[in-house]
Amino acid sequence: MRERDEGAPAGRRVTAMDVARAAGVSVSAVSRAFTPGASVSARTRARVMAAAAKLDYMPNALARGLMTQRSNLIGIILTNFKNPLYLSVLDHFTHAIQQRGLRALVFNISRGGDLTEAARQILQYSVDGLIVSAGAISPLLAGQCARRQIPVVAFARNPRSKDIDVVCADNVAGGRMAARLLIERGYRRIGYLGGSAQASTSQDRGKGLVGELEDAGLSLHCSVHASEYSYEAGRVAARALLSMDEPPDALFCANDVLAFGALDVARHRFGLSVPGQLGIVGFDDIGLAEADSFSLTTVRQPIEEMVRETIALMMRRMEDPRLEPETRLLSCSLVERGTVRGPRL
Amino acid sequence: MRERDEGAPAGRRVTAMDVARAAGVSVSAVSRAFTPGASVSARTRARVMAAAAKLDYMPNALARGLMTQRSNLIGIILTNFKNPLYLSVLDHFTHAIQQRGLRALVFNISRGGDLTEAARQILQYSVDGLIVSAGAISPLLAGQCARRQIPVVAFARNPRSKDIDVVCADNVAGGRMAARLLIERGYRRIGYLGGSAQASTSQDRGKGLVGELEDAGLSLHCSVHASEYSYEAGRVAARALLSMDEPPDALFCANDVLAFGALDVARHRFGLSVPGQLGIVGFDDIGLAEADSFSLTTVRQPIEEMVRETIALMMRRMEDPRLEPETRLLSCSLVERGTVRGPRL
DNA sequence: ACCCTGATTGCAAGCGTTTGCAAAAAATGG
DNA sequence: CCATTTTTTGCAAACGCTTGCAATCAGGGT
Repeated sequence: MRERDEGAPAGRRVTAMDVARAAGVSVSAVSRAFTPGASVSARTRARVMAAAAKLDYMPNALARGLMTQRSNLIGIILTNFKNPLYLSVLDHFTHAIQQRGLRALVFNISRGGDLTEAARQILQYSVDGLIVSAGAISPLLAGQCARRQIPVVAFARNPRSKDIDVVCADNVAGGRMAARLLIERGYRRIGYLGGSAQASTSQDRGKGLVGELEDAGLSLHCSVHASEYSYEAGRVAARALLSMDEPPDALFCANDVLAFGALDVARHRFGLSVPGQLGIVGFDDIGLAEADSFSLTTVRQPIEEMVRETIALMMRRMEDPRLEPETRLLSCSLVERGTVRGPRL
Repeated sequence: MRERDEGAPAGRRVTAMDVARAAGVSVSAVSRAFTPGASVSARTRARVMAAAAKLDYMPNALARGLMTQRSNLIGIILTNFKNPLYLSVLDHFTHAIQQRGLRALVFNISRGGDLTEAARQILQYSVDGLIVSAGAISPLLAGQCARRQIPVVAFARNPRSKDIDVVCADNVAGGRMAARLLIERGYRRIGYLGGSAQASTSQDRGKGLVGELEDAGLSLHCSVHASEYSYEAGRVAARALLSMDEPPDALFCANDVLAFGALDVARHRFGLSVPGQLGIVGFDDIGLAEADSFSLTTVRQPIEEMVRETIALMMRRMEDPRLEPETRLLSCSLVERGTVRGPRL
């Protein structure tokens, strides 16, 4: 009985050494054959590759990572698994990451996991970078990453920290755009349907709204914070606002899903005509915002661009870890559809 | 100038050896302190933990994985980044995986990546398991995993292979449920708005529909395959069906997003009343199906249960790799809302 | 044919852990 | 208090790869 044969016996895992033996070269040669710019002749590389193929060998990324100090892993920490926007965020991130020969290690802290703990878990895999789209990044966490020279970038959340890279939509400006549109179209009793009170995104969007209203000599008519970023939460929040004594004639919602809830409650429960009696503006521009049923006028976050910037920032810092942290606010754009009335002609 | 001090100099990464030195023990002790059931006294463990905390040490998962042959990584390969259902799938998977002290390595092949190639990439990280929710799993791939003793399970896709574990909704039965409901409620010209023709899910749902129709002495009135699982594709497909000479009076759609498209086209472009003139049944029961605007009657996939089964199957096979592959079809349930008319009283 | 240069190669020392084994220490029993 | 059993401990050998270094080789010029 032989110890190991070519072919496919369910045996010991095949290592560079097996390939080396089969190809009649050293392990170093095998390693070099699998390393793009390495010093190895075409002939041996071919030999090695042939042997590798026959044995169904592939380099062990763990061992390689251990040795090179580069795991080729990028950690992604996410909270928001309710907002469809984040499916597309993940789509773009994983795609961009793979394009660069990296892999995505994703961590979910939506069920009340602790961010710092999550980061610890992920750091154990010595990721080459960390993308965090979740509440505040503690200085502790930032420190841990800095010490290990691991680039972290806060995505679509603005920790307002000068110690960290952040890529985020310009939510304040976005809020202003929404306000300007509503004012321009003749709405006067404008309310804010925000997300959770601590979320920087919700705060900033509201801030922008209020700022622009005040610039126009108006003031915020009413506001409420939804318990979470979900359709249902949007409904209950909107119901509260619309049953006030003097209800708003327009609502700016902190995100599209909330807006859907508000829209449905307004139309189907309060019998209001939208945009006639109530104007609604959302935020994000998720896919379904353009569905006829909603046809939601909304502020679009440039997700793809944000992802691109995030990766770029990360790569840049991987090259030179002592760069000054940067905050990049990308501009949103207004997508007009059917929930805000047209300009008076 | 000292080589390394406690505190937080941005220096060499801190290893078990540093902790050992600081705690006055051997590296083995450190390792054992961090390994749950290991043979180590409470006193030394405490010492080690204290030193570790002071130095901000955490074990290197790569090295550990290399040594133990268990990376604690689970690979997830996904195609469908357009269907919101998959955000919740990811939510549940990442959560379940983390619960068990594992991490999720996710790979996106929606942009036309090759599954077998993706798997190769992921296998390099010597994942402890692989979840594949994408087209057909080639025997080649299955073989590679089997040889390496890596459990693979096909999720929400039925490769109809006896060589692999699969967890899937019972799509045929689901199709039948939809058909039965429509027939019962008096619809007679029932059409199928399928997804891509190769997808096992779309095939099976259609098969169920047709089967039940034939059992009732009816036949499929018409059918079409949408180009992809998206709202827009649903619209164009529905438009085609509804502009036939004798249009269907009910549509079973291969998934909710397609159904949304169909619903909107029917109501807003064809001016049809739903469910009066046209009945619509979707599949999945994604969050927004319950929105007032859609209030979609649909066949619910038991996602949470499916995820649970998938993980269970995987763990089981990790214990005993020579188990017979199993195919688990989980039953769907009908969620009646407003797009199919009520029973005649 | 000979020396010099630059491209390939193999050796061996790591990377940061875990773990079998045997020695040391602590606990137990008489 | 000693012999015996049970815990704890450290040593050193892996795990599968990369890489600096020195040795080897091929080629070019004279």
